[in-house]
Amino acid sequence: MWIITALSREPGRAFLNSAKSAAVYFVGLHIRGLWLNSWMASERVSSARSNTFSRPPLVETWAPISMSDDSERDEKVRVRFAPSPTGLLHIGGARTALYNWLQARHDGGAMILRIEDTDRERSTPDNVEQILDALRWLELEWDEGPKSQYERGDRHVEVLGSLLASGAAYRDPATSQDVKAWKDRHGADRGYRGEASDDPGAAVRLRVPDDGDTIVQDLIRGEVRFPNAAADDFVIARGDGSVLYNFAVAVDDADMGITDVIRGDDHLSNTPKQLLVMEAMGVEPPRYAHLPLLHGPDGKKLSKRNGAASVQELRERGYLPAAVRNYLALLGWGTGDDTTVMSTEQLIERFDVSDVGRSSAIFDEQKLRWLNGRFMREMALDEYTAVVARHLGREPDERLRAACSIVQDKAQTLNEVWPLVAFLFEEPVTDEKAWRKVMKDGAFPLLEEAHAALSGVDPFEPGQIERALASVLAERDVKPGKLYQPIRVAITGGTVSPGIFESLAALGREAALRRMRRALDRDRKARRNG
RNA sequence: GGCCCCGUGGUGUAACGGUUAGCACGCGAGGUUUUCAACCUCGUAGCGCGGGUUCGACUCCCGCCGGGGCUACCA
Repeated sequence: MWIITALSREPGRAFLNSAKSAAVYFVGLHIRGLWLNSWMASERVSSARSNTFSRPPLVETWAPISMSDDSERDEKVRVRFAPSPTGLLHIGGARTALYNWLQARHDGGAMILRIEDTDRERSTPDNVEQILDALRWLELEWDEGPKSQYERGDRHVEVLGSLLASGAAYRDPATSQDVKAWKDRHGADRGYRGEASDDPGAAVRLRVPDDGDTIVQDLIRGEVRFPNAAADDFVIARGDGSVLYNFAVAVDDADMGITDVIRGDDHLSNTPKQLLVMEAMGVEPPRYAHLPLLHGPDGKKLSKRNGAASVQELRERGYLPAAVRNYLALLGWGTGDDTTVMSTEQLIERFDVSDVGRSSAIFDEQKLRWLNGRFMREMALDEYTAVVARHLGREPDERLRAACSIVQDKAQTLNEVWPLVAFLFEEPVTDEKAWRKVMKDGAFPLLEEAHAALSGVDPFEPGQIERALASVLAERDVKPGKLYQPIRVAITGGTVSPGIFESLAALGREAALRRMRRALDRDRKARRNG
């Protein structure tokens, strides 16, 4: 019945990945009593549920398979993004947020935003706002929160009290120096064990079992074992009563009904601690998925010097949120086929965190640029104009719309738009190098003829303009570039611009003729003086 | 040092014991062309190393090397 349930709910890869475990599970089921006892004794199993069925539970009493178990598995997925507000949202953090969001949307679940602000010095309102700002720009809307971990302090104290009462945790006056000394005596691969004390000012440690492994069933890594004997009885609350990260996270994830913890690889080593806390609390832990970390172009940590570091930096560089989402999604995750360009809807449809790869990836801005260009070109003109207007801080008026229409298939990023169309909005500054290169002697008679030809063009639109200039070309029997480049320099100031007919049309006849005249005057003046 | 993770071209990935190791970015050449892009075609470059297992390993096992994370009364 279970296999059938699993098959019908989650066909495909997730099931296949789990098939082996399912077999183990079944064997276990049949010799349940004996098997479970020995398992619990030897391994202190604490693990995530897989995609398709429950793993052996944490609790000491075995809950028989029942309908209620099935309904529990149908619960809505709840993921969380839980950044600590240390400043700008880094790209790695953005990817973590994206993967959480995609998984939540894919499963029709909820994403909870929780700010890990128990470190009061780092957690300034400004830092929190930076994170929210970045998430809003990326259009990763959360369903609950932002919740402050700090504000849940009462609850943390409450749980702390009950763990103390049950003996799962104890007060230990040993300082970190004491622990270090203990390790020098007992070896670095042996976990510290303290002595319980009545000292109310002593730090609180969680009791870690002396034998067995704590097992993380990771959706990405598979089974990862951490020997309990090597783990310290770790501090969960300071002497002053304030709680520590690994404790607060476990309590919060449990309380908030998180079903899937999707976070960076740097937390993998924290996971057994959090599992141990949840086991002490008597709650079932969520599933875990630890994403490989992101690195800069040189393989080192991502930083300002080393490629773009923050989300706001990507915004400043003129990237589109949709392109960033697509790119980030591809960093460590693939579709299985050769699809690379995907709308957000497609990402949501296809994404599953269990398909994420295991190796760390390098952030490569060149590919982002290419992808961004794809998204820029595929946008409808109205949308494109609106986005460009917002980026430039301008009104999306007709003139900007016209500018956008001639530049859309050229710009890879929003930052590249303005330099290409600025000539439509302000008098161009002539690039002297371009002038010397293009405005050779033969150029001016051609320019003069073009001026005459264009003055009669009506309506002043690309097709008519092209025809008028083509006749000049035919008459003089010169190559197009000989005529078009001088015009380009005359009206834009440089050698690079959108298509010349479109550029002329967008500029308008009056301004175009004026600028061409001015170029001719400059030449005449130069002759007179030279 | 201890514990843990990872290792296919420059980059992101596919391959799940049998393929000429596929795709995309980049890069190079050519084409198109009014500039620059875009676009089209072709090309370039890879299984970290060494042992096994197997008729056969990128795929499985072991060792090594390399990269990374954690190792706080930080998060």
